[in-house]
Amino acid sequence: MRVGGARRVDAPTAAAPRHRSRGRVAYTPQSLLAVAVEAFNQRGYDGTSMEDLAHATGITKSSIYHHVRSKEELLRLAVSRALDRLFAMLEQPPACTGRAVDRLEHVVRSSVQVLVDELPYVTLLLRVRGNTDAERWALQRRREFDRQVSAIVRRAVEEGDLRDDVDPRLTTRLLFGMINSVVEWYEPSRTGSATDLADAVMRLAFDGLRRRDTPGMTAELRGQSRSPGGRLVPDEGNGAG
Amino acid sequence: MRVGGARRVDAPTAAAPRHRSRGRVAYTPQSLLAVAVEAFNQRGYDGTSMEDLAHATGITKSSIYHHVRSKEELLRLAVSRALDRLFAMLEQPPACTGRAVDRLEHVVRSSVQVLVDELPYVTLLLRVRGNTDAERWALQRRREFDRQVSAIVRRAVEEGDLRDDVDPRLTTRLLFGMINSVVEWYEPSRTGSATDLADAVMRLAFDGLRRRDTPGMTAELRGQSRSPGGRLVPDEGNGAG
DNA sequence: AGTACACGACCGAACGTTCGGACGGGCAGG
DNA sequence: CCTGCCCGTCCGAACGTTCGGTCGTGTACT
Repeated sequence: MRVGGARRVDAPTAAAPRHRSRGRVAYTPQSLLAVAVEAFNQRGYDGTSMEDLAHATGITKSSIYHHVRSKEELLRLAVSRALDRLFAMLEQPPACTGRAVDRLEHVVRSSVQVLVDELPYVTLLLRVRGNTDAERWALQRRREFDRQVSAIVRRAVEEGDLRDDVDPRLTTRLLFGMINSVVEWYEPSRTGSATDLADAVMRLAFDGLRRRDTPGMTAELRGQSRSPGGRLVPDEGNGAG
Repeated sequence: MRVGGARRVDAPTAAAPRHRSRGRVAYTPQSLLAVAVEAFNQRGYDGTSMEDLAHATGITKSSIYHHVRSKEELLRLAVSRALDRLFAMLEQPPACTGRAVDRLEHVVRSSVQVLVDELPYVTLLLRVRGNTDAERWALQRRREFDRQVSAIVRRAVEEGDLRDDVDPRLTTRLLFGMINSVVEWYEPSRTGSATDLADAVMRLAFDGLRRRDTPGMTAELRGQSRSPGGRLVPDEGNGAG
């Protein structure tokens, strides 16, 4: 049971179109990957056949194998791209120097940014279940990422900036559960910018959604900088898929 | 590429074992479903073959078709179970009468409870992508659930109990992103009770994780009852899958 | 001529599903 | 008590289809 797919939606756009043949711009591994990941996210990796990819790309199954070694390689390339961005972010100075609570804020904001920048790739990463070698390797790296963030949260508690009545690991999981859920509904056209979204996440995660008796207090409560308030653009999108 | 599955783990336990034959307790649709959903969650629905289910149940492929009409029926039964519990919760008096902020608290706590009670079924529900009719129907009902919760959040903002600088829809999505992430790592044996977990979710969502200058203040800030604090049991589990 | 890209035909394996039949506990007639 | 049938349960062997992947060839550009 396949859901209909448009044939030859559009030619490879990104990543320096290489040679050309029969008037069509040739695929690069990257431009092919972009189409494939889109399909994987729509129907699921296992639910997407190479035939489906052929329809989505406008070339035949066999032609796809000219660019990539296997279906699994497409998956590996995709999750690598997401993971590389996430780990690169962890190694930036603001994420590993300074007060832990500030490092955490940077990690949260940057994670949202990466999620939005690399939406399809991160989406695919978050749905990996461990069926193949590539998937198990991705899961391992995700756990490593989780561990590093947990360490920052733990440190921020020790430094007295975060409340001490929550378990760091649990907090990290809930926090990133919130952040990661973005892939379920974010649409670049309808939703606000990544920065606005990151603001909303920070507000909810750090200050909670309960209204304080003295409005505006939370902003000056500590020296922390809050971006100038302002609600995000409301949208009438699909809430679940 | 299949991940190994134990053969005939245990006979049908729940739901009144029916007749017996060949010394084995016979499967009921429910007990079969339990095994199938477990497999679906491990390998994904599309990634699980009927052969896999045969191994997991200890009976043959063809025998499975004695109990259910098709593979998709197993999926439909599973997601229905989860959705029915969620909607039943929304219709309980505490979820539809009284102050909106209190209703929201009930919805959040009950959702965590349902998630934990029906963990495998909700897990499967949350991974549905819309490939089949059953999946599309599930997505529709999820959206309806989301809409109803959003309405409560909006109302709570209007009643002045929640801060008004966040979009209700966005907040609902982030909130349930946090709650739903529970299915990614919750393990009944290792993690605390559902109530403890719900407490942690409520604390994080309503009061945020930033430490206040006057500790304990948030508890008395409003008349809201907070359960006696206390951190959740830390655990060393898998962080991603 | 050489290279890059794409094609249609094809492969063995695995897929979900069907089918006729076999096993064996429960129950009616003796 | 025993006998014999019934039916719920399960099985092995196939069905037609689709899977991921291969192969030899054609063609356009350098």
